[in-house]
Amino acid sequence: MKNERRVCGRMTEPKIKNMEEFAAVSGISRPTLSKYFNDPSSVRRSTRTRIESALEKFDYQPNFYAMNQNRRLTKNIGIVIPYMADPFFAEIARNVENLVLDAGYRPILLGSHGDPEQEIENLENLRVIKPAGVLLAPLGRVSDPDRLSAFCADVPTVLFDANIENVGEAFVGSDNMQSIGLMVDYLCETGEPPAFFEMKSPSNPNALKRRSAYVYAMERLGHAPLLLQAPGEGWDFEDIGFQEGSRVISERNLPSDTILCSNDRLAIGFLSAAYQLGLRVGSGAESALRVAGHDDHPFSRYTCPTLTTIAQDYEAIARKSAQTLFGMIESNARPVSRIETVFDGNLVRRGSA
Amino acid sequence: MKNERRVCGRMTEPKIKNMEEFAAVSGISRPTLSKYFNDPSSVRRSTRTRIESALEKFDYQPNFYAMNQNRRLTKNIGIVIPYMADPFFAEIARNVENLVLDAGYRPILLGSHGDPEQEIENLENLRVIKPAGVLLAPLGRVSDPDRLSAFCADVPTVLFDANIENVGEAFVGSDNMQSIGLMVDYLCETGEPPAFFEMKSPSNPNALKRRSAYVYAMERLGHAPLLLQAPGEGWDFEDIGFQEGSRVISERNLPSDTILCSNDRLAIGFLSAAYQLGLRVGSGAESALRVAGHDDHPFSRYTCPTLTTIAQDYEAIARKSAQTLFGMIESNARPVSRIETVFDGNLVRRGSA
DNA sequence: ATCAAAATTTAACGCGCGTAAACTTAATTA
DNA sequence: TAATTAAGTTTACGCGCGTTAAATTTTGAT
Repeated sequence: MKNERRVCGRMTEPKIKNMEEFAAVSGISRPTLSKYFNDPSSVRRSTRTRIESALEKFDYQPNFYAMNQNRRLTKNIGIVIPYMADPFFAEIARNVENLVLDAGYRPILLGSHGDPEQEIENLENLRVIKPAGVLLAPLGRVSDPDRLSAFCADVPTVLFDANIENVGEAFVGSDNMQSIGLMVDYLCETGEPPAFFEMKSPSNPNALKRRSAYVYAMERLGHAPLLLQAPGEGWDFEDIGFQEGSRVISERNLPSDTILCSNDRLAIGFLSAAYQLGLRVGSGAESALRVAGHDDHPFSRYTCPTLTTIAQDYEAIARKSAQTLFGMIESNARPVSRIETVFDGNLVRRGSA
Repeated sequence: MKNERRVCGRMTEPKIKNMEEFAAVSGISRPTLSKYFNDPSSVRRSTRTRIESALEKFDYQPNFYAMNQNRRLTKNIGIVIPYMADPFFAEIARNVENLVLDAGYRPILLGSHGDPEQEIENLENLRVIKPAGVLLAPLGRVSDPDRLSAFCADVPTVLFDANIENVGEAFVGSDNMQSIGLMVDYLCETGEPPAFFEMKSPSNPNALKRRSAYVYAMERLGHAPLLLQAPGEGWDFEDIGFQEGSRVISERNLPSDTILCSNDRLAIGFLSAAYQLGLRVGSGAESALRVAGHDDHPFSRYTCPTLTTIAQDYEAIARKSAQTLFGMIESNARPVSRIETVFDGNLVRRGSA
């Protein structure tokens, strides 16, 4: 059976092949139609109505490829996130995607699977489709800053979530100093000062910021910082948290009865370890350990116990990143200096601390 | 500051504008180059070498839009999954994506966010870019079968994960009858026969298959099936599992001390409820309840206790779906009849049952 | 060396739309 | 109502590549 694609559409109103034909049947000239498809608001209201009613009658849509071939700038916007299988990034990507769509652009979502080469490849793939701009949540420390910079020199790019010095025209993220400070304050007010549980060599720049923020907050309150650093590389944070958690708990090597994890995924692994070793976690008197996280990961409300954490303002970050990019695109100008915007996090009190 | 994109590339070897110019500098005629870029193996080995060494010297890549404009079929393959923020789908999508890439196609990943309209919109967006084929994991019961069919009539499509009767040229998924049978056997051998915990009106067709499989397996073993059906719609499975779990546990309404959940995400919510209500879950004698899931969700190894479940063969499903689609594309033929392939699941024994 | 098959080159056309210039029509303002 | 401006039409060209047909070269087997 040959692959004869059935032509869909009624015989009475045959499918319109190209803009020329649509111009004929709609009674609008092709250049005007071209303007309309490029930006519907650029034509007079009355002609817009005429076009749109013709559109309803004749179902035609311009050829995507021919359309973009000769345009200086397409309406495509690339969205690159470090890890698609991490619900945190999936969620923030969804927010960004919707904003891009609402602004009349076409989002193209790519995940880097934790691999810096994949990240570069994603950007190179984007280059091919000549995007109007890119929203990039970089891998971080492992990213190739030179190649990232080279890309950003060619395509207007806004970084979000993780910052890399001097890469991109702007950065939007969370204020780790504020959020970690908030959490340390809370933990100190309600119990023993926390130790900080993190990866020894974290790939995410936020992790480093959170470490300093923790140290700063502890010293501000007159406590000695206690760092608990797990070995391990990569993006399998739960496993790293689990392994190191198991070790320190079974060796009775906990520097404090309160553990502040650098992120929720580490905390999820840590909590799992505590459970398996029979260590009761929670804020109550009957518990031996308190655990807190950071990010308000979608799963943090189902851990045992539920995880006290910091909720990042997904929505604000997504909105600000997108708006910054749209501004650059529409004004066809780059900011004079690199703009960094950070939003406050909110404390989410749950069972674990 | 005007948006003057810096031209990257050395002055000594100026950037090649188009295939014509590349033909000039490489000493290969344009039609041959065109053939090469369409399929590198379609030119003689010696000329291929010449082209590729020229490519290293001159960095040129054909204009994506001009390239696809006049091709009957692009090298794009759409991948549509129901929910990007579900790590299960993110993982399977990653597998599929890599296979598509390795086969020399260009994957375009779209998530439907659990919304049937978004699903249709994704397909319509794909239509615009004239994909060679589509790999579709449909939402299921809520999907619009007519519009899905209409799309599949125009574009070669392979369904995976969730089956919809007569939609697409083929289906690849898991054998729920086998996997649920396996789990029921295991649970009955090691303890009390399980009750089946599911959503009252699940949107996923696998859920219905699993229900029947459970009933069949129980009757085969001479037990009366026990269905525990949670109200609720949508994709917030953990919450649904948690709510109903909380209810039946606190009302002491458990029909059995063994609960087989229709999927891991329900189980995750259920386990969280059990923990919060102080009900000890596990296979040991000291536990009051056993819980099992299905899918081997990435988080199922960090639940408390760790979740006994069925691992679907991600990799086999991805490979078979992709190969089936590639076969159709390359032979330019559709299968005479719709092919359905299912793979066995494997029991993953962990702490919860 | 001979010759047919296979691969490449040359030349030329078309795809569907962006875009620019010159002109005409419609809407706005005085 | 005339003058002005904004919007639309006509005409025409170009983009970069797919594709075809005929002419030519290369290849590999005889």
